[in-house]
Formats: sequence, structure tokens, C-alpha cells
Amino acid sequence: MKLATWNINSIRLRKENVIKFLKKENIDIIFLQETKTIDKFFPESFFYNYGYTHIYFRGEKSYNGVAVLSKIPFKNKSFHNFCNLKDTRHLKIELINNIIIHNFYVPAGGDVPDIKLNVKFKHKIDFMNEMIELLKMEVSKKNIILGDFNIAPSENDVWSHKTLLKQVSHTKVETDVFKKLLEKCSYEDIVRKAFNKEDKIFSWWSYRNKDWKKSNRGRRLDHILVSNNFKKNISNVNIYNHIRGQYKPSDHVPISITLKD
DNA sequence: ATGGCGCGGTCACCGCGA
Repeated sequence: MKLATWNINSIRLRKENVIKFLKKENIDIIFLQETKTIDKFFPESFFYNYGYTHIYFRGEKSYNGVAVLSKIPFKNKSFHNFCNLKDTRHLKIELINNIIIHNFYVPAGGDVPDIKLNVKFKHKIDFMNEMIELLKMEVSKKNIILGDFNIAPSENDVWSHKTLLKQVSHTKVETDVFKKLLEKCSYEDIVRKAFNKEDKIFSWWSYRNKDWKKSNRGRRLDHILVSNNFKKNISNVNIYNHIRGQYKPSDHVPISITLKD
């Protein structure tokens, strides 16, 4: 089974990009973030007609929104509202073989990396801590969490460690809470593990650079984390950098893993 | 140090992304 995650930045605008990727890479299940549409306008039948007949999504107007498109049926599906908000940032599915997968769109956190001065940053840190509390209860399960965490955890997950230490996404507060998630809930960052420690690996490049490829000022904000008791089942980690260069791209690229159950 | 671009929407400006 091959699964992927992708922050698509509008599903209505990029449904063709999604199906092109799914077909070319033979993806069985994809988890999307920032679908940016209310459920009524989600292009469900479009994906259904390509064989993704198991679809689950939660959206809202303009912002956020998460979805899963699958060829494989779910045994259960649910969601949790984090920080007592009804923003659509999470969904959870359980497959027939008892594998649990959580899809997250963690708050970006605004500009100022201080929980006292910036409510958006506080929201991000609170969200991560609530994730930790929730996922602690699932340590014994075959568990995968993935999505856009809006945190670049290690030095070579950003184009310049020194510069980015002061910028939201790579501050110590954020990388510490990410580390805490891995430790307390027993996950492995299997994507980072698939590369050398010195390799720069990114999943996002800003729209504001004239030439994303030339300046290469990227960050690795999207993640697939796998329970330590289940990570031996993972192979073939892929980050599809070239997707950033396609026509009308998202600012994020997809990541996939292969999984034997 | 700043701004750069692109999305949706009570739509031609604004909030937001990170």
C-alpha cells in the first residue's frame, strides 16, 4: 500500500494536479490539507470516478480543510476539534488491518514567535500539546500521523538554520514541541531517517521567490511519522520536489511511503 | 530589513499563509 500527504492549497483549483500525481505514482491513499472549501463544493465525484471511492473530508469556507481519498475502505473514521475550535484541521481513519492514520493541518502560527504576544503562535503550541495528549493514548497501536505540521524540526530541514531560528516554523519552542511529540508518543520521523543527516530536504517553497528552484529557500514542514513498533513495515520514502515546478503548483509538494501490513 | 506571490471571497481589496 502506497500512501501520500500533500498540502494542496485549494482542492477545487488543483484537482487535476492531484489526480495526475495519484495515477503516475500509483497512490492508494492520499491525505490532503488546506482544501479551502466547504463540504458542499468538494469535488467528490471527480475523484470517485478515478477509483478513489472511499472519501472523507471536513472543510470550511476559505481556510483550512482536510481530506482523505482512498481506494481502500475504512473501518472507522472520526475527527477531533482541537483548542475548542471548529476549524477543520484533523481527521482520523482506521483501516481494515487496524492501522490508524491521523491527518493534521497544524496552525501556521503567525509572525511573532512568542506565545504572550501572538495568539496565533499560542494556538500552534497549544494545538501541538493537545496532539501529544491525544496521541499518548495510542502508543500501542499501529499508528501513522501525517500532514502539514508547519514545523521544520532539524537543522537541514531549512535552507538556513541560522536565519530561520528566529522565524516561525523553526524556532526552538517549535522544534522542542515536535521533539516532545516524537518522544512522548513514540514516533519515528521516518522521512528524515531515509536521508543523510546533512542532506537538505524540503517540502515547501514560498510563492514569493522569483525562482523557487534557483534560490532553493525551502523548508520541510510536511511530515509522515510512524509508531516505533510499526516502522519496520515502511519502505520507499519519496519527496516529489519536481511537483513544485508544475503548472499552477501548490507551494507544498507531496511525500509518499510504501507500507506492508 | 523588506517584500516578494497566490488563495478565497459579502470580490478589486482584504485576511491569511510561514
